Amino acid sequence: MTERFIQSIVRAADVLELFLSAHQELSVKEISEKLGLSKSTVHGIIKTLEFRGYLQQNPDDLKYRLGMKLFELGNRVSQQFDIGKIARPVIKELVEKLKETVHLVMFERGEVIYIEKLDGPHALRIYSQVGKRAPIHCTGVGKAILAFQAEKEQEQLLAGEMETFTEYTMTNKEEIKKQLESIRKQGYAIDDEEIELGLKCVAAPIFDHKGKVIGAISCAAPKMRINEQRLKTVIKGVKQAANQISQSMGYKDVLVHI
Amino acid sequence: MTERFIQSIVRAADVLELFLSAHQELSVKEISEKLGLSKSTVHGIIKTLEFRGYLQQNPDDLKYRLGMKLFELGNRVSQQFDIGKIARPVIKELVEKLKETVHLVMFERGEVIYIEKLDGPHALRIYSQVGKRAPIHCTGVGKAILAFQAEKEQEQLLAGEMETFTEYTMTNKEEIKKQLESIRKQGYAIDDEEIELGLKCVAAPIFDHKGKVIGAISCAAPKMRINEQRLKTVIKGVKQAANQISQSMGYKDVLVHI
DNA sequence: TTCGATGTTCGATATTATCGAATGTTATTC
DNA sequence: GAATAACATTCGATAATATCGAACATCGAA
Repeated sequence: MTERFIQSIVRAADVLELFLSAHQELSVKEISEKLGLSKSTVHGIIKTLEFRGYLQQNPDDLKYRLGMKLFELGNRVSQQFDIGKIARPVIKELVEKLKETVHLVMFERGEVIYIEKLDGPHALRIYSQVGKRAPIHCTGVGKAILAFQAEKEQEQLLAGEMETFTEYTMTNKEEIKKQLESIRKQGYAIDDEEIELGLKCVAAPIFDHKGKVIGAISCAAPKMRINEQRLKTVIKGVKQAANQISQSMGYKDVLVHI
Repeated sequence: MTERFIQSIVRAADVLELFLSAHQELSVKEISEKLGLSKSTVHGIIKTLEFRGYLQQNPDDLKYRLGMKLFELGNRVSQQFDIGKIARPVIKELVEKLKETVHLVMFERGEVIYIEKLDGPHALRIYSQVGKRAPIHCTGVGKAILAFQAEKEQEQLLAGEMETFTEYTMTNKEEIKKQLESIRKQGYAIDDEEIELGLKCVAAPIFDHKGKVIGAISCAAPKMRINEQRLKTVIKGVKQAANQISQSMGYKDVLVHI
């Protein structure tokens, strides 16, 4: 037998995570349908989660939504990565310099997750949300991270099906691996409309004290605002900022990555 | 039989919440001792939680810490209360006016929970943390909220044992209820060293569109900085800001509260 | 190398989560 | 305002499953 996970905990997680996609409020019926479980089973799970503050019921329509306990726990997690604290001032400076939105992401379970963001002054902005995830094969930050993973992990991460978002999304494994090589040489990655038309990003990796890639920062802007001329400035700024963060994290060598 | 909660979910919650108090990393053994469960039981729970991203194991010492999924869910919860969004600019203005730290809290399960805070410019600051909880009987925000609860809820909330923090902490139910009455009349609450010596707070309640108290804001400062003279300014500022937030939440009547 | 301490797996067992049916509850329709 | 409908919630029997203790694995320290 493989691993023996505890069914009801897995199901409780299923319930909670339903709320991550789209709907803010869900009824017992909706949940039981989506999960293919009986109403009474779902009811038991929900009432337990509510009892502990992981869900809360809206007394008006009897529907449920995520509870405060998750907010509490989530904040505790934030405290765990000092990377946020370290990066914040650097990001702020970079935004002021480039006048564009800057993101900080961490690598987690084959995806990137947005930890911090600071919008630039332009009205035309990238929509993004702290706490959200994004794929690794078609984002600047994802590729910046991927490029500095060990060969074995790279293989693994590129093994599954890759989703296509735009006509520019690369899904060919070999093609991507080739690009990763130049990213590794140059120290930055570019996403040119690979996840969303009109969106261009410049990203650079962040290393921890052991020299492991743990995240990345990126400057994201409408393609038209990152022209030939500005590109150099942006690349330089992003790389410098990323290096500064790595250094603060205790990273010693700026050259040897793997 | 009372309610039939699902044991393993309750236990999973127990595990997660151990991480809220003090320790960032816990071993299987520590958890099993703290919860009085067998190592193997705890192991099963932990592995399930890890599988789903609610815990993650440190490969160096095999200990566990809270996982990214909680960060994700926590952020989703943040999006749920627009009160944060609405209150932020009002709070910012108030901090600039009073030059003191301002907190926004919500009422949740018999306690207040810090949703938002903005520090004033002084070096001598109140230590506080978004996501933390505080008791209701000895904080400005707590009393401001309590005062506008229905009689029945008040009774319930004051029923249990009340913890003593300083020599000024009130734990006598009748005494507190008397104070609540004047808070209700005046529209603001004061905490004068009731939870921590040297700390003084002025708080005012926030109501939702139905006229229900849902939270409060407070100005917190070292007692010496809120003297007789400044007190009036602070009270006025806090009340105004709270009213403004309530109004934005759709609250109509500034007079009738219950 | 041995020992000790802790993490992990395994199998038998009794506990417990599960389902379907029955019962409440609330809103809606005529 | 009764009747219906659409849920949420409770209940009880049953089979599934979480639990525990013991055995095993792994890692560091002596």
